[in-house]
Amino acid sequence: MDIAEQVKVLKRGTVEVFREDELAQRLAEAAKSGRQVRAKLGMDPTAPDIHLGHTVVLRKLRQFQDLGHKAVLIIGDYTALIGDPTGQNTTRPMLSPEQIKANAATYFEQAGKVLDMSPDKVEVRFNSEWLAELRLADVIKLTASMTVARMLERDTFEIRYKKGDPIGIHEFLYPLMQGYDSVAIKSDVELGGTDQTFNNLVGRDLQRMAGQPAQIVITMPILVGLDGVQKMSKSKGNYIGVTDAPADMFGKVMSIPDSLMENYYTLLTDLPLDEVKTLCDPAKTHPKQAKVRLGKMIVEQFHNAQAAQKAAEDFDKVFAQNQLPDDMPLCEVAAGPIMASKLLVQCGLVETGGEAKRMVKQGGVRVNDSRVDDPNQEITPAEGMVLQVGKRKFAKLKVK
RNA sequence: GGGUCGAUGCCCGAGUGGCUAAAGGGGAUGGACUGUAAAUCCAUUGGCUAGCGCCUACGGAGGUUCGAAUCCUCCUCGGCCCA
Repeated sequence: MDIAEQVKVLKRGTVEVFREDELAQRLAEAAKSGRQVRAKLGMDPTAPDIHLGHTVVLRKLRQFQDLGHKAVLIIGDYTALIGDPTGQNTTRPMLSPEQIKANAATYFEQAGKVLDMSPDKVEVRFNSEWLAELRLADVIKLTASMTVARMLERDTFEIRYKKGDPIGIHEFLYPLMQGYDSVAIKSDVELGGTDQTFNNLVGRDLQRMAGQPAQIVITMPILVGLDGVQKMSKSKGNYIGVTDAPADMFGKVMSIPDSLMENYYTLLTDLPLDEVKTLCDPAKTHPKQAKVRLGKMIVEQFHNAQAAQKAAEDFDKVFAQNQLPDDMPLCEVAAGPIMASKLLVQCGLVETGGEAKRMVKQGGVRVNDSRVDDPNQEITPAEGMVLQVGKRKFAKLKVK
C-alpha cells in the first residue's frame, strides 16, 4: 500500500490529524529505513472495563499494527495518582501495585479483542518507570514549559474555571506527565479521543524541547452513547461493553437512535464509506435493516458470526413476534402459593417490593403471557412457568 | 488570615418552622403507538408492610421547639472578594 493510500485509511473517522503532512512524511521515513512507527496510546489503570467508546481508538491503533507498525501501550499507573481532570475526577486514591496489575491484565484481555497482541506488534510500558524517577527540580523544569494561561485553554479547565468549580494545582501536572511519556518512549504518533487533544499536543511541545521529532497527534471522536446524546460511558449506563453477551450487544445496537447509525458504522466497522452512505439513507435502505446489519457486524467482532446470527434471530423472535426467548435465566423457587410482587423480587426481575407493585399496576408484568393486574395476587409456581417484566426481562421458574 | 455565599432526592433545582417523602425540570422505568428508532400521549420514580401504619432522607454532630430541610452552635467541604 503506498503512503497516500495508508494515510487515507488512517484518516477514516478521525477528527483531526496534527499534522497530516507530517504523518505522511513519518510513514515514508519509516518505510524507507524499515523501522516501525511507534504509535502510542495511554490507558487508565482504574477503568478496566472496555466499551465500544474505547474501541474507536483501539481500532485506529489496530490499523497502525496492520500496516506493520508498533502499538505502544502506556499504563498510566503513575498518572493515575492524579486522574485525568475531565471534570468529576480530581484526585483518586492510590492504587496498589496488585490492583494495577490486575486492571492491566483485564485491559489487555479486553483490548486483545481489537488489538493484535503479538509481541512484535505491541510494547507495554508503565509510566511509573520514568515518572517516579523525576526529582522536584525535574518537575519544576517541566512545569516551566507551560503557562497558566495556556493550561486554561484546555476546555475542561476553562469550563470549570468559569463556572467556579475547584481546580487542583496538581491537575495541571497531568498533561505534562502525559506529554513526558511521549518523550520517554519516543513516540511517533499518539492516538486519543478529542478529549485528549490538549494533553497530546503537550507531548509535541515537550518532545521538541527534548530535541525529538514531535509526535503526530491523531484525535478520534468521542463515541456517543446509546441515548444518542451523551458520550458513551460506564457510569452513564449508556454503553456497550466488549464483554457483553451477544444478545445484549445486539439489543443495545437496535436501541440507538437512527441518527447515530452512520456514526457507528464509520467508527465501529470497516465497511466502505460509500456503502455506509447507502445503508444510512432511509430512501435507499429501511433503517431497521441497516441497524440489524450494524448489530450483526458489531456482535461478530467481539463474538463470532454464528452468535451474531443467533442474536439477530432471537431478537426478531422476542420483539417482532412477541415470542419467548430461547434461554431465560432460571429462578428456583419453593413450591406453594406466593404473592406476585414477592415472586418478582425473588427472581431478581425487580429490585424492591415497591417496584414490583408499580410494575404490576402499570401493566408491565406477565405470567405465562397473561397480564397480572393485582400485585397481591397469589401465584402458585409451576415448573417452567415464565415471568416477564416489561419487554425484555424474563425468568423461567424451577420449583424446588 | 478576614469577609461573604453555598452544600437538598440519580442529576439540576425550588423550598426559609407544621399542609414536605419534599414543587418544577431532566433522566430512568412501565404502558399506548412502533422498527427495543424518532416524535407524541399517559403513568411511575426512598424502603418495609396484605392494609392501618412504620422507618430512613435535605453535608456532619449537637441544641432550641409540641413540631426543623427550614432557627442556634460547632465541624467538614467548596465558590467568590480582600490580604
